Amino acid sequence: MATIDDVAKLAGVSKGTVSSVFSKKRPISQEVTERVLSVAKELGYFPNHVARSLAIKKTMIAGLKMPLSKDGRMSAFETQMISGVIKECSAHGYRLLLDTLPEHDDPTQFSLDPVDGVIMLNPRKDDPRIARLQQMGIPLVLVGRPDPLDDAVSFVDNNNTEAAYQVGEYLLKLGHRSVLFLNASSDMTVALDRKRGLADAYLQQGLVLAEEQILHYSRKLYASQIDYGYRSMMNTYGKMNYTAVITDTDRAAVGVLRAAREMGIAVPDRLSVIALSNDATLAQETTPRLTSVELSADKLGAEAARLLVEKMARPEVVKQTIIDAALVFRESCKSI
Amino acid sequence: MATIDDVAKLAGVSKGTVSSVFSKKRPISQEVTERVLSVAKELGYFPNHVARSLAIKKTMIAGLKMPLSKDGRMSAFETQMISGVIKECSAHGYRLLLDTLPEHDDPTQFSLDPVDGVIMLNPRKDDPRIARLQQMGIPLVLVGRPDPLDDAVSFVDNNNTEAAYQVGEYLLKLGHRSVLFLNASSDMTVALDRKRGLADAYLQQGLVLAEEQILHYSRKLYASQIDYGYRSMMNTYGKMNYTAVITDTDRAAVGVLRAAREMGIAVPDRLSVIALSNDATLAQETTPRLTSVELSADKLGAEAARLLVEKMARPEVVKQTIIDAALVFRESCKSI
DNA sequence: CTGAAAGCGCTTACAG
DNA sequence: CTGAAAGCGCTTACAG
Repeated sequence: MATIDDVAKLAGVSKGTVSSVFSKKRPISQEVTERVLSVAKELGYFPNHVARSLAIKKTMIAGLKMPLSKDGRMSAFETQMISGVIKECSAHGYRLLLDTLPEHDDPTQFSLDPVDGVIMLNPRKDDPRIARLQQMGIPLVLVGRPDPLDDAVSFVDNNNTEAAYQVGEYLLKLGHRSVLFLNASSDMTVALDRKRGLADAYLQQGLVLAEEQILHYSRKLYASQIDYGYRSMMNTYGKMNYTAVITDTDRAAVGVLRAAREMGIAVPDRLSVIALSNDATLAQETTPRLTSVELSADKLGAEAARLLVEKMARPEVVKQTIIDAALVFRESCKSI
Repeated sequence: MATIDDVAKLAGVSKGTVSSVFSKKRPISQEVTERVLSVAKELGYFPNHVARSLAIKKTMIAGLKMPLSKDGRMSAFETQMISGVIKECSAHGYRLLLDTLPEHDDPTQFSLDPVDGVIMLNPRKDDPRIARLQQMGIPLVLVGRPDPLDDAVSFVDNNNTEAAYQVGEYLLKLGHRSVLFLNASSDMTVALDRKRGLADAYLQQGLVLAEEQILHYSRKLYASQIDYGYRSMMNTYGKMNYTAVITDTDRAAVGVLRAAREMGIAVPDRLSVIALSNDATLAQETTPRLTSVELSADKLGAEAARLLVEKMARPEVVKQTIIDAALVFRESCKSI
């Protein structure tokens, strides 16, 4: 590859001049501009982004740290969150560095990445990466809240507890007392939040949530979310006692609906189904259409990116944003 | 941020030594290593990835060029392809730079990106970016074939024409003559390929495919793929004459199934439905389960990444890979 | 095992 | 409007 030196030499100018022709940071006469451009074209010269980044200490790249699960596949949540992040970054002229590489524990392997800021998905408890990024002085926004809470770090999160509370309150109002809750994987903080919210709704009515009717997703046990819903229904209906089922994703609800159809259980007449939704287009298109709480991952992603762009401009600001999710009433729930 | 110089000075060694402690490229005595590491920790030093990349001319980053549609959302295809690319890149220690920024036509804006290779989705006809990347000497793999074909460029593609041919052949064998084809958006080369394959199957039997029964997806007209399937059925059933419908995605098929249910049309007894599938988990979980051709976008992405990794090691090799998709028989088709 | 110095390809005050 | 030179933070022969 030709470098700025080659161009400067052949065009008979200094490299400062060539630099200015490309960056337009200072005016260059039309004659010289044309000469430089034509030499550049002849030589197949393109400015080297890495060299430029080193000189100006800016890459116009945002980093997204997102650990990949063991099987290497992305979940629907991750997928949609990325979609939201990209859309927003792109609108602000940033590109996105997707970093799914596992962390080493070798302190020698950390490096100051080629990014101007970082979005980090699902930080772990006492996540050491948070302190490290702050030490490096890299603007950071979390998706999901830090544990323990820390008002020096910006994040966006859903109101998971509140959303689950609303679901519980609604089902109780409809007269349901016994529910099957197909919760998220038990190692996720959202699973805890949701369980807590639901339990709170019960307590509010002086009732207590039956813990044994809460199931947890597991990648080992189920082939997919749909499978999780389908087989959980098949395995428990008739054995356990419930008049409503709450699912953690729309896809699990699709599985539940299918199982119900196959067993001849009318929804919502004999069974109510309600989803914590991450895919609004799917929830609207099942039969019957799903009553759900819409937690859109892409909104989380877009908002995180917005905060990050702001923080890259003004590193000192901290914002902690809770994205509200509210119940959307459709046709899959009924009072008993 | 502390630099390598700061560490070298405070530890009383040269920067070459500090460099070696972190890169492990030459042996450093245990004593010196410990001293350097402790000073680095004290100063909060982390090697600068950009500076390192400039020196070694390598970033360990793969680029993915993928134009974003007007509304900024990613399609299911894009989403899944990314998933495949990430999985494979990650397995080889590469990170992924997602580049959705639109192209300028200002020649001054092109730059030699901070990547070791590029995967480009859906190249346009006579795409100027291809020549430019080759000129820069950056390893390139296309997803979708170049137009015109060029045996100097590596790509992966589905056998779209063949897949559509198989669908046509199968439906004709079942006795269907008149079909509704919910094709992809008309500006995509896959839409042409698929139409051609289907038409070929008809010709093979001395029949001719009714062009007016081919519909095209449009982002303007439909809110989603499911909506596309649903409304197309609703608008045409009874008016047009067909005994089978072919959809371009699983989601469109979900919409078709829903419309059929609402209109009381039994599938597959009165209507056969077959999908060109990009989401196998969904196709298996509808009622009835969808007969489909499985074109998995994630396989395309993973294979593209595999080719790129190979090409970054040996830039001179060119591979053009067609990923076969074959019919999977489930329960949504029947002979008449 | 370690150091001094040149080099990677840009940008940017400073001077004219 | 343009040039000469120092600087961005690393790596890597070369020499010892």
